Amino acid sequence: MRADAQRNYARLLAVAEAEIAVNGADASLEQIARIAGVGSGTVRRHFPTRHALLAAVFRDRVETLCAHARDRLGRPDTRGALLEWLGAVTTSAATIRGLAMALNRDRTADAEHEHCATTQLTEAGEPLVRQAADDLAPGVTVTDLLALITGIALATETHPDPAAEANRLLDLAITGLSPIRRL
Amino acid sequence: MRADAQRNYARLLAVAEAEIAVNGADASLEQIARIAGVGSGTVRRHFPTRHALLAAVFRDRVETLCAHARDRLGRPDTRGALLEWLGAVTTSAATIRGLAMALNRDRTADAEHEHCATTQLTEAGEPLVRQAADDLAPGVTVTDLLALITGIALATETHPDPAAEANRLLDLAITGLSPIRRL
DNA sequence: TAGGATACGGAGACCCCCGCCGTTTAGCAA
DNA sequence: TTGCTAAACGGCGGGGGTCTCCGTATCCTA
Repeated sequence: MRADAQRNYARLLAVAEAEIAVNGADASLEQIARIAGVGSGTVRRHFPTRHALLAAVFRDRVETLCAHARDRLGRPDTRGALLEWLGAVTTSAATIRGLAMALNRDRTADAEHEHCATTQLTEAGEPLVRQAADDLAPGVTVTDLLALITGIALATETHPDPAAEANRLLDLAITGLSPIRRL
Repeated sequence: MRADAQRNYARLLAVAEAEIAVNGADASLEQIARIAGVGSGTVRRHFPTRHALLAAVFRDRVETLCAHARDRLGRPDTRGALLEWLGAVTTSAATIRGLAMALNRDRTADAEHEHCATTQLTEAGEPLVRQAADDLAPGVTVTDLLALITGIALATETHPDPAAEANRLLDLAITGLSPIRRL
């Protein structure tokens, strides 16, 4: 990769992150190019699709979440480990503007890129779920949980305190609608 | 309202419904105008904002859901009544293209129009929840449940069978993550 | 039927996405 | 250092979309 290309890539990524934080997942690519001081063609060369840009912008975040999941593998409190991770994912999805929509969209994408965020999270979370399977309702999959979280994050996007609200709803879904019963 | 205005209003509503069913909540207004054979100005006159158009298109559906809720008031099986209604709302939100997004957006709208769909549903569902309160986890509100449903519907929009998937996730959230326990 | 109120239509300004291609420039090799 | 070539750049042009505005056509009433 040529030096100037690297520079532009980095600049674009930084600008895009800022712009997406402000305007959400459908921030204007043109605008990003303008702010970064490059032509619109350059944006499209580095990131052929909007999805590619989102993936790049959120890559670190997603990586962190995946690492978070791996760290919790092998713990004695398997259910607690899973719940902690779900909480972390929820907080990120609800807090980081555009992430939820990005996750939702790559569920949409027909031609799944192997390393799209959802796939990564699914792979990272699957062992956690398997490990906690005895303490979960039968038939629950990581995919289900991620879908639920994505949905919750989308629905709370405009709430004054998205993270709190999203986690509240997640708790509701985890606990279930019924009053708590003692075993 | 002048006769021609009424005609155009009706045509636009019909075309919009079809177009939204195909292209979702951000169908092109221009396109709708074209199909309906009117100028784009006419669309904007009848429906100043996209939100207004969505509200009009989904009005009947929402009305039906509200009626559905009212019908279930006073039943002995209060919990069952609530769950049935939640299922109905979920099915509609997941099936009718654009509805979920519309619901989500008017949660967003700062200046809540009194009769936006979410408000209506909230008012209609509130008595059902109150009525079933003894069988619910404390602190659960209609607003929470509608947010959850909206989110689920958004997240399952692209699934091959949205209604089934959405209801599955709703069941998951109602049951909770834990294995079923006997009292 | 004549006139005013009402609704219509589309032009204009602005923005965005996307593909393309002539031009510049980085980096290697002589 | 100086060429040279391939890679990267920038921005133009076409196609859409949204939103505003105003001259014009249409309805309805008196």
